[in-house]
Amino acid sequence: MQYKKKYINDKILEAGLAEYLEKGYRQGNISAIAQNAGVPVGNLYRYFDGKSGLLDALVKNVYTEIPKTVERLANFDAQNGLSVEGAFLRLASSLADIFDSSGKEIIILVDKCGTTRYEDFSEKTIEQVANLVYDRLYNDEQPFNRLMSRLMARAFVRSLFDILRLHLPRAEMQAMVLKTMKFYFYGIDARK
Amino acid sequence: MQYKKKYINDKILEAGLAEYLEKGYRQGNISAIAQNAGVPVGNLYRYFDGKSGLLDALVKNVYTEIPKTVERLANFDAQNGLSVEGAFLRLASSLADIFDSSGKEIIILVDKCGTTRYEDFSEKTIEQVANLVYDRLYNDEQPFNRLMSRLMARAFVRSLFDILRLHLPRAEMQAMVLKTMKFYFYGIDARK
Amino acid sequence: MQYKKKYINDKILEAGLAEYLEKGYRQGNISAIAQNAGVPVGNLYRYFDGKSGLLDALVKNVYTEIPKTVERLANFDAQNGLSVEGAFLRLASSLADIFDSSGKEIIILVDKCGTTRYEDFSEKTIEQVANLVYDRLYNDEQPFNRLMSRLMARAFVRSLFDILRLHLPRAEMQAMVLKTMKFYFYGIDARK
Amino acid sequence: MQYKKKYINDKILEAGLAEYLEKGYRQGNISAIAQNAGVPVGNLYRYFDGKSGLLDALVKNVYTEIPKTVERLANFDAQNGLSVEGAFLRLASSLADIFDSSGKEIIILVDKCGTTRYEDFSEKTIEQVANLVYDRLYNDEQPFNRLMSRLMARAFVRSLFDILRLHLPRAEMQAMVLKTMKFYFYGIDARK
DNA sequence: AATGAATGAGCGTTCATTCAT
DNA sequence: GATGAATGAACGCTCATTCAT
Repeated sequence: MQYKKKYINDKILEAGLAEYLEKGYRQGNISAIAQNAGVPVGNLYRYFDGKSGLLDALVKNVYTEIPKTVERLANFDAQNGLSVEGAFLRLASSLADIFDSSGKEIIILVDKCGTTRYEDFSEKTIEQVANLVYDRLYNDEQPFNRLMSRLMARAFVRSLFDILRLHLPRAEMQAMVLKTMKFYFYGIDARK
Repeated sequence: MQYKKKYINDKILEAGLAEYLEKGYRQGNISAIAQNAGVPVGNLYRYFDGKSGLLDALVKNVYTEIPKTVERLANFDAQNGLSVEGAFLRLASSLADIFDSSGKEIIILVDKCGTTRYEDFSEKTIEQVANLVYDRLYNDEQPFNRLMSRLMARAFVRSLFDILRLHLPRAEMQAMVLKTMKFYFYGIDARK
Repeated sequence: MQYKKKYINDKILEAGLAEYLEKGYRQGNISAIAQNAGVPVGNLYRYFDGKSGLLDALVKNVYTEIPKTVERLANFDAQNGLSVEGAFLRLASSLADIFDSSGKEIIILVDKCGTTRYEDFSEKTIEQVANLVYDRLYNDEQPFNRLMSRLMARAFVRSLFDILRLHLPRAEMQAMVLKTMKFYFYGIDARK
Repeated sequence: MQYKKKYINDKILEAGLAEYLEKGYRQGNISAIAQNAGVPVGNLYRYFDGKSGLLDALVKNVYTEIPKTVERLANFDAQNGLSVEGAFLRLASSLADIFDSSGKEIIILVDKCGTTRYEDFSEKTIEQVANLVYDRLYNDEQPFNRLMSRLMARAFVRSLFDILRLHLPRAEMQAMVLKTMKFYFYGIDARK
């Protein structure tokens, strides 16, 4: 582990990202990844712990950080007395940042980790957002609202992933995120 | 004389459904399916045309029927002067029927047919619903509304598939479908 | 074995002959034979002892009879003081008879029994003819002539099999056989 | 560093040659070849492109070179004013060379490539030789002579393959080839 | 006796991982 | 440390033969 070279590490990660994005984790081919990275297979195993280890390296951080980030964003809005408008704007910007830097990893998590330990990512995220929605909008112990929150959260989160899959430039992505948030949460009281 | 036995046919279909649901088509194992069906591999090939033939048998009908059904439901509502309320109720009931009878097949189509000829199912369905939404709500040639229709359709259809994945009893499923429709399409004018 | 029906027996033989001719013994497919014979596989096994038993039934008789016939033809010519011309004519006629009645079986023996117990048919026949040629033309214990006899026999017999593969009508076949015999054995003394 | 090893390549080729010679291409068993070569199956696939790729490696070169060689030999004799005797001697020597170096490959081509892309080898060779014979001996547009040329070529070429199957040492092989040529083509005018 | 479904060993091939160089 | 050859279990599928009906 002593003499690992960053540029080799990075080339493998890059090739792995591309392969898992294109083929999915299970259909992804380790030899192809090594080939595309310009690295012999054996060496790939020195840098990463095989097929699943490479997936971990690509995705683990995002998998653990996203929930924390969501939590942080939520708390920030709560603590600073931003207007709804302002809060939405800030949120959209933050999400666009995350999507811009980790979009591909998120897509892998959402769409390509079929039977891995990461397959619960979507559900966990939806659950987390559902709880946030419930706490902010209802917070009243009525089971019906709990359900509504979950429904909204699910659709909202899915829509965000859909935006991600469009591979838009950051500015357009942010605009669509904003539009989506408004679509889901504006005039929510009237629709409750 | 000896004939192909319906109960063997059904056991294979059942085992195939379970396998493809759990592992997906690509990761699904034909020997495991045969084993779980209590049938030797060779005999499975007498009943179905291999791995892909078994997928066809499970899913083809749903794949071709769903679009027709969607079309029929849309036309029915259009022709009969039902109130919006009534139309939604009827729609929710019909969808619940379909989900009840073909829910697992639809999940396979949506989530587990990654690299098969069926992989376009979600997108095609979303596109179809998007067109229906656009025709009903806007029909005005404005590109922005076209985009909105697609956005709504995508989120709406995805939400329906999400409901499907919850494995609820029919009544609850219908209630959630109704709620979802209302969430997406009630007061749409105010949100346009 | 009691109630075996001749017409079923014959249909299987016919289909087997066609299959082995077209695909060869090893590539021949028992189910296809049964299918083409209009007989269920199971029943085929009642009439014949499987794949190799059917081959036996098709070919065994020819395999054992050809050497005897060759011997008989040779002896006949020797005993009756026929002119060479007359002997050749008679021989050509007899060969044409055999080819006409058992041509397909002989082709199977020669070309399609690759790794079976019949694979020595060509060699045995050539050896037999070589001995006859030697006895008639040389009979002098000179190894060189032994070799020449074998060479001539080999080429001659092969040519006969070639004629067989042309699927000609009897008359033309007989003409070609005659031509071939003359080509190989006329003026043999001058070429010795 | 680790490279593909010539001795493994050769062991596989050797084992493949033996297997295809003994069993034929279709009945040849890739696992058996790997076993006999002392190589795991997977590694065989690193050296050759599967069952058919191994056949190609064994046989392709001979398949394409033989016609060129035949052409070359024919032209050489034509250009140099060799006596018939001299030309035959040279030809026999050349054929013995080819048989010595590629005899087994030729036998595979002739006898063991039943349903492969190489199955036309015998016929093509016979046709080529038939044309040469016709051009040299007759060249008169008479259909009968065309037929005779083909008959002679077929028998002659087959005889050569027969010699090949005897697995003789080079010297004896050359002697037999010479003898065969004389048998077929000496005093041809008297037999026309 | 007739039928065709049932059986399972065997095939060619792939590929994540290990290991010799 | 770097390299890519070596490894072999596992896959989807075939088909001669057996067996239940």
